[in-house]
Amino acid sequence: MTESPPTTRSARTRARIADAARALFAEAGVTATSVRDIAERAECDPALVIRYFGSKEALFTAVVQFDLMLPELRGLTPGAAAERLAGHFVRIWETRESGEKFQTLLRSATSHEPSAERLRAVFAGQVQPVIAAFCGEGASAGDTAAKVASVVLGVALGRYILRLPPLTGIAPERLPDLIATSLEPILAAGLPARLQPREDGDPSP
Amino acid sequence: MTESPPTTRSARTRARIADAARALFAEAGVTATSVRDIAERAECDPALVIRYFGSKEALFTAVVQFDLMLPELRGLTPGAAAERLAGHFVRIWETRESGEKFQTLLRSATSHEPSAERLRAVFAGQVQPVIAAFCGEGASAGDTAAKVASVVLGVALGRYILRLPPLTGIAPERLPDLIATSLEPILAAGLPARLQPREDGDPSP
DNA sequence: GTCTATAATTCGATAGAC
DNA sequence: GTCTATCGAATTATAGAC
Repeated sequence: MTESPPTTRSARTRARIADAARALFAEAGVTATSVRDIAERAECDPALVIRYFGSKEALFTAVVQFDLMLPELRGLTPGAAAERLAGHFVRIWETRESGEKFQTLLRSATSHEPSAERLRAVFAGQVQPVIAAFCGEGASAGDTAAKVASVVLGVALGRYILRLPPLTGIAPERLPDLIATSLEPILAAGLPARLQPREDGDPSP
Repeated sequence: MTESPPTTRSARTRARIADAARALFAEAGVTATSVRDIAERAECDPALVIRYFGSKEALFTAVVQFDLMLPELRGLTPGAAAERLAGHFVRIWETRESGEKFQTLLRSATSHEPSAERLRAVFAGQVQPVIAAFCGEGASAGDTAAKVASVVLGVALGRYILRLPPLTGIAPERLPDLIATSLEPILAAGLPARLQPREDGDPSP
């Protein structure tokens, strides 16, 4: 999409359509965005959107493929793990392309089943395993994943989609720390009782 | 809406329309629900929906008026306050009428500005003050409200709207406790330093 | 008080000219 | 490779018969 600038004219038009779709889906959701809107923003004819991608649904699928690339948390202290998780998610949200993809899924998932399914797949395939690895044989990996997911979803929804004042009022630099303080007790409770290490490990790489 | 059974036929039809609209809005969102869908569920003619409520938007407005009736938290320990908050929200979600209203707002707010505005008003007018009263002169009432809001929003979104497995897997009886353990450290951190009481206060009324 | 019929838009998608 | 023209289905809302 925003890769090496294409040479042929059709490839450039195709890339403009994908960029326009990703931005509009993020701003207004999939169902509220029409093919005509996308074409207008991409400065092309509406028929080309269908010609290049087949359908609006196929365009959606092509535009929300992404990988969270979460860091490994196994063996970290709760404090260090919380910091890494929080910093990683904030980076995803505040980076244009990945942020738009995340917003698209979150904004559309409430009344667009493919978005909801995609979001479930991302959590099951990319978040759950990292949490389970951190918890080790702690029996409560499921509960811990549930709590982590709700914090992450809640912050993203409140700040970027609903724009709730208490959440929009936080400066971007303070955001990772604020999320980390919510996550840390959750992660600490997820560890098996025998290895609750000292408070706060080494935060540096 | 679900109040004393109306006498006149028109009043009964009107009540059926409101009930049908509330349920469908909660299941599919405002924009994805058509006036025809509502009429079909209410077993009446689509024209009556407009005749009785003026427009779909006016019907939406009439159907999502509600009061969280949050308990007073001032002076409670973080543990007790977390329990009350968690229990109260779960009760709202698991009660049919209030649950449908909350789901309607949450499901629609991502691409229906009146829903988002209504949700912002509920948090600013009903949640914020209760948290501020609990925090007292703690300078971080804003941060605490932000964290509480994200946990509450995240759980509701993940469990009732997105249906994320780790959250849907939790038995209803365990839900209040799970939320309370997420909220308690957040509330504890929101108190002014001088009065951080003993861990866990008296949970009974 | 309820329903038929329809106006006025808007949507995704297609056919075919250039 | 791009655009014009349009189809067919869906939407909210209205006018008026019964």
